[in-house]
Amino acid sequence: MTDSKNYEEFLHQYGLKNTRPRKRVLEILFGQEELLTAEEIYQELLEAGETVNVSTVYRVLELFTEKKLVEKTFLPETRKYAFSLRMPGHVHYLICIRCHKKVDLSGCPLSEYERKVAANTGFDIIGHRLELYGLCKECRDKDAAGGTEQHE
Amino acid sequence: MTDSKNYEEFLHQYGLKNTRPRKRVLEILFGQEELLTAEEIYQELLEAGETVNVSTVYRVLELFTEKKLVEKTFLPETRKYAFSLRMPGHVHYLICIRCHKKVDLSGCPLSEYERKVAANTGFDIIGHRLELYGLCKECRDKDAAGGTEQHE
DNA sequence: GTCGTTGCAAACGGTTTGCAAATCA
DNA sequence: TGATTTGCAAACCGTTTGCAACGAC
Repeated sequence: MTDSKNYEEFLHQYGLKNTRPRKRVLEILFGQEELLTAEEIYQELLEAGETVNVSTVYRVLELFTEKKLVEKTFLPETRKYAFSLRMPGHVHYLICIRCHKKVDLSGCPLSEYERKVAANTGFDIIGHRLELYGLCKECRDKDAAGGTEQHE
Repeated sequence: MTDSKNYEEFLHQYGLKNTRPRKRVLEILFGQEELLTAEEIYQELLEAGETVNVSTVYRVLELFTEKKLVEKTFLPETRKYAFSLRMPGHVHYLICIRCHKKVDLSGCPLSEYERKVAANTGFDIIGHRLELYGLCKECRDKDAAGGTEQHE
């Protein structure tokens, strides 16, 4: 899954031409579990020695988003968009407020709720957005270590 | 609730000085059920004959947000922030994608879900954000009228 | 060869900021 | 009067766009 050929196939499956910037952006998204902003992706490309333009990165990400290949998420704290590969079933996230790690949650408790709300309000519900915020285990442990001066 | 004196009391209760811009912004927020962007609030002020500056509107809204007097919501479609009076219990919204009307939903289906997720992931869940998107009855009716060429 | 894609640089637009003048308590 | 708040204009910054050159197929 990590060699260039597979990214080409991947792009092809989504009806997209194989270009150098697209493969590289895809490569970064595959290698990263967390949300990445356009700027971060651009920086990683530069560090990898790529000569690519910011606007190209934005255009590629926009294209990927349109084709449902990636998901675009707004991060309120920094007022930026972040991107991540869109895997089937990844609809709900748990986001650590400290390290921004994103955890996928399978299963959705809202379908029944949506039905109820639709009935009560007369709305056609066409979608929802659910984010849970919290501290992941690692960050919580660091907190505990620092706060109470436990060993290390 | 509509005369100037009450806005002054309101501001005072939140520990804020009474200034003309603040009272006027508050007045607009009280008179509007829907989400308003900073720009929209600014425009309403101009139309009402106020001589106020955009940056003042932003500063007032930021202050109100800090003091939990209003709630700041990001509208993904237009990439703008919108504001509304923060009333106790208004935690979940139903938002019409067409006219941006906001409907408050009482009751939250997520507490139990949060507990389950916390147990499964090891996160401390400290909050969530839930938005349902859809078409309100009015907009849906307009759609139907336009789309199928019904009377009118 | 043709059309889509990229690089470049400039624009865009919502929001923020520095500073001096005005205003509130 | 002394601390805050406002107006103004300019900056900011993430993102978008027009256009000419480039590259995929």
